[in-house]
Amino acid sequence: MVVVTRTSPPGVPEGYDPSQYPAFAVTVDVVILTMVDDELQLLLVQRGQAPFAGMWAIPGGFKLPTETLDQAAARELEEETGVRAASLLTQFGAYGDPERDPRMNVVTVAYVAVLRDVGAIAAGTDAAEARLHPVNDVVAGRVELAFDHLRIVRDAIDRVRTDLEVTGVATAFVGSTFTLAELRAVYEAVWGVHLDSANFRRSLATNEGWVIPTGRRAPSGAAGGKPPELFRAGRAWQHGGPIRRPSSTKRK
Amino acid sequence: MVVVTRTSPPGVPEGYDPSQYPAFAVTVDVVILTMVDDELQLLLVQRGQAPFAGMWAIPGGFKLPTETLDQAAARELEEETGVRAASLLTQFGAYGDPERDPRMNVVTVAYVAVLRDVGAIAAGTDAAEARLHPVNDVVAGRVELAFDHLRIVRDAIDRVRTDLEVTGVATAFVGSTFTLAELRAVYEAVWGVHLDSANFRRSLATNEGWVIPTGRRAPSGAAGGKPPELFRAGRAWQHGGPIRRPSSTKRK
DNA sequence: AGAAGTTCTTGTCACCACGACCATAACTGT
DNA sequence: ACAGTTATGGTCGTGGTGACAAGAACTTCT
Repeated sequence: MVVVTRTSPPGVPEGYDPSQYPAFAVTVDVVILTMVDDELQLLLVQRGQAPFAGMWAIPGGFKLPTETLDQAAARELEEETGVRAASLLTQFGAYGDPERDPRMNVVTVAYVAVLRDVGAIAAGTDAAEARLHPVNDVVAGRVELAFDHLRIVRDAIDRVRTDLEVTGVATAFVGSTFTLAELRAVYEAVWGVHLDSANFRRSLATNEGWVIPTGRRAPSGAAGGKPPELFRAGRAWQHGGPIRRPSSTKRK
Repeated sequence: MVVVTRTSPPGVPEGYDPSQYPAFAVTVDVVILTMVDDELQLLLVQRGQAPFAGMWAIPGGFKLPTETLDQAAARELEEETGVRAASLLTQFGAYGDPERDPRMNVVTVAYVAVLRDVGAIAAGTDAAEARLHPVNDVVAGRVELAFDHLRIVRDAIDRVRTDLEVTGVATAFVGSTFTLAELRAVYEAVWGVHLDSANFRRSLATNEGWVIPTGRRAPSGAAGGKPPELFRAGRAWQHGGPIRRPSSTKRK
């Protein structure tokens, strides 16, 4: 760690310690994804203050010196939207380009979480409104986002996409009990692909411990059909456990 | 983004803008991994100044307001160790626990890169020394690291391990031309597994574009044996291109 | 030189996961 | 009762993979 000796920009504190250092504001921003109507949705707040007043943004705010980044993310999310997701938040990137905030030097740490149910959404005091938007509208540019939040959202979706591919943790999207059709809809929504329902069932059934049948059945949907079986998540994908093992040999 | 209104900690600038905000120092830290003698090694610098003077640490330092995080990481790495790896640095985490630096509030953004050849290592002015250490010594606690750098190193290795698993980008470790045995040694070193050389060859050969035979052969090793074929990296794993596609169906 | 040892390379075989697709079961509304 | 819809189970062929055997090419030892 090297001490930077340069002429301080206006506002940098003096005599804070033996060292001079450039001062930054540190913020956290949170991307909340959820499934509504078989579509991937994104939680946004409408900014009430300049800059970018009136535009949509992902919830977030300043980190306090007394809290961790994880705590700051959970706190800001709840303050601005009323949504609680502390244990599900995953840090996935930091953004610190010099011009990303027109006011000052801001470095932000971004979090993402996928929720089966966001619960009640309540806009905070500084936000004009808070609600879900389809991610397709956002990434297609039909909803203009403040700051570099579009880039952050894109990165978040990329992260979720590959996470799903590797660990297979899709149960985070659905409820505590779910049908295979619901689970399949998650995969199809996240990376726009059609999966064969029969093969999907088989691939989960062969891998022991992914989903556990409850024995109960859900009522048929509006269009009828055989009542689907209800499952709950197995312990195979509790928290970052490796699923696919690399190919290996035994001897030598 | 919400404006935090609280009594400023000592040293927070006043009148910088309409808003008050907590001031942080932002640093970047870089984990450099390389293979030496079929062993995974880690680039460390010995701290010349308090705190943690004399202890080993991963290279890093303060971000400047005029540069991006990526630029800061590349600059600090070269300043402290003489190693250049700008295009290979990958951001993988941010650390901001309140007590992680005893002097002040510091949030650090961590980068990792895997190099086939670190080149000449030259300790910077503030570092007493800079050299490679076997990662096994570090994670086993035989080399004491400053700050929370042990945690950062552990996370970096985890990241590389899974990256290798998903994208298969192992050519970053080896030279521009390499034998399959060298490439296989990378996999075996990163996640401690024995791979069958015949199957390893086949899995690379069937996947078009991973490795390209040069037609030339390397000289035999010290123990003799048939001279191995020389390969160079294919374009399949240039920069984050997806390798494994999820299973899908065509119709409906 | 010949033998022995080492490494690289090609080949074979069995198995299993997977995509594609069909058939049947179970339920809805008309 | 009947058509429409969804869930579930089964079959078949293909391809990737682990295990292993055998040959090719080179070095070192005797």
